[in-house]
Amino acid sequence: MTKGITRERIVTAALELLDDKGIDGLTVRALATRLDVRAPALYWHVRNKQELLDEMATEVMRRVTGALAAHPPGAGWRDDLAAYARVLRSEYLLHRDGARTFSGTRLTDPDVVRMKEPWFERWADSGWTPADADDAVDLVTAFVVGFVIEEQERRQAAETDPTRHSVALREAWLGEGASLVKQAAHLHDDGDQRFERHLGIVLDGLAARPGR
Amino acid sequence: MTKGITRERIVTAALELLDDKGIDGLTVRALATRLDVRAPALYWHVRNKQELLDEMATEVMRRVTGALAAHPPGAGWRDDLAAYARVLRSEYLLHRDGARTFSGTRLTDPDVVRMKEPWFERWADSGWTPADADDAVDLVTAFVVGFVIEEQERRQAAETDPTRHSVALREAWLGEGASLVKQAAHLHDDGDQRFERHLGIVLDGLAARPGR
DNA sequence: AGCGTGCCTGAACACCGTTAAGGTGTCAAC
DNA sequence: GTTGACACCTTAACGGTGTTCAGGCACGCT
Repeated sequence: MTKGITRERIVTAALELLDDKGIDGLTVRALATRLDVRAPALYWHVRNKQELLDEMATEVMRRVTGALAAHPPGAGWRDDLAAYARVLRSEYLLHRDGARTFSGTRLTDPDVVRMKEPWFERWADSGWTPADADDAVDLVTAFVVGFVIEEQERRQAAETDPTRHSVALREAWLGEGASLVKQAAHLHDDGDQRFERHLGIVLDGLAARPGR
Repeated sequence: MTKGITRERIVTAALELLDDKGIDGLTVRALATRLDVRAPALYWHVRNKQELLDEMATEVMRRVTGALAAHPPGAGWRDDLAAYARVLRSEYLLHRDGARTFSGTRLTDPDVVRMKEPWFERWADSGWTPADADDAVDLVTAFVVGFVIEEQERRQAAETDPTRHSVALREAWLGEGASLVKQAAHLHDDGDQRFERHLGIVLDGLAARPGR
């Protein structure tokens, strides 16, 4: 058995563990067990758990940029940003509690940040300043993070307590009145369709900026 | 001294404690101490810590809807949604780690959900279906959550490690090239200004929907 | 007077992240 | 060929966490 522990093996094992057990199951001891090692051994390779989380988030972002680099560039900023949003969401969805776990962490690898450069260059051709590009990426990121946090919370709530998202029970819980809110609940859709619709709205907003 | 513990007193004390010590300091024992009681006493009133967090998030949303109800209705959906977004952000910012702590929790009080009804009614006048309204609220919410998570992470990173957000150091960290990314970092602004700009984009996107 | 019941305490459990000290193995230098 | 340094891991332990459980005190009702 490969007994040597490296930073990379720790990170990939941590991501697997997160998938299996969720964020509460992602403990230093459990991770060490999975690597056939005792807990303090990890502290030789990683300063603390926060740094491990940062490293995990960085790895996820590496995969995002990797997936984007593999695909050929789209027909313009709108295609590019849409592709980014979709890949980011799907990479978050791949890991249980992904959005909550990875959002608000700090990238440890400058290379991942520098992957934005070619995008910025291409968008400059269509008249975008670096400030515009930065705004656009951050806005799309914020939207995806917020969307997927809500999405994953719903998903996991449905697992643990299927009654909670039953439309009928929710209606009873709401009580009298609020008919429009209830109608909305009936019409409420989930998943890809909803994501695409919301993403479209955000991109429309970016398209509406003056000068474009 | 008022010795009686109620669910409400627990929740307000928990919010104060969160402000003082942050999410890591929000422990059951510390909360009990603040209420002049031993830790297990809380479990008579609250099933577990997750339920306490849900209750805290619900209280925050109650304050949001309260603040919105106090202000007179704006000149249309755009004003309404902008007011909602601003109040939600400021209420999150009021509490340390607010966005991370409160996002993805479950509302425990149907009254808070029903506060949407008057909004939906008014927007119906301008031709919005309940599905439109629901989309709009959820989209704005997702944006605010994502934005404030990032905002609070930056703020707290600046406290603990002021060097990290120094433009010069970040530039060195980025290494050679990536000039557009670096330019963007120079131009990057924070706070209200940035929020208003991004919010405007989202609302523009909503305005661009067909039928409006 | 006695009893039930609402609310709280003390003690404990299992687990957490993290640190300190000590051991093993490998490899270079003398 | 011994010595020493160093990378890497282990054992033991610390202080803290959320949570459970049995008991106890004070009150209102019969």
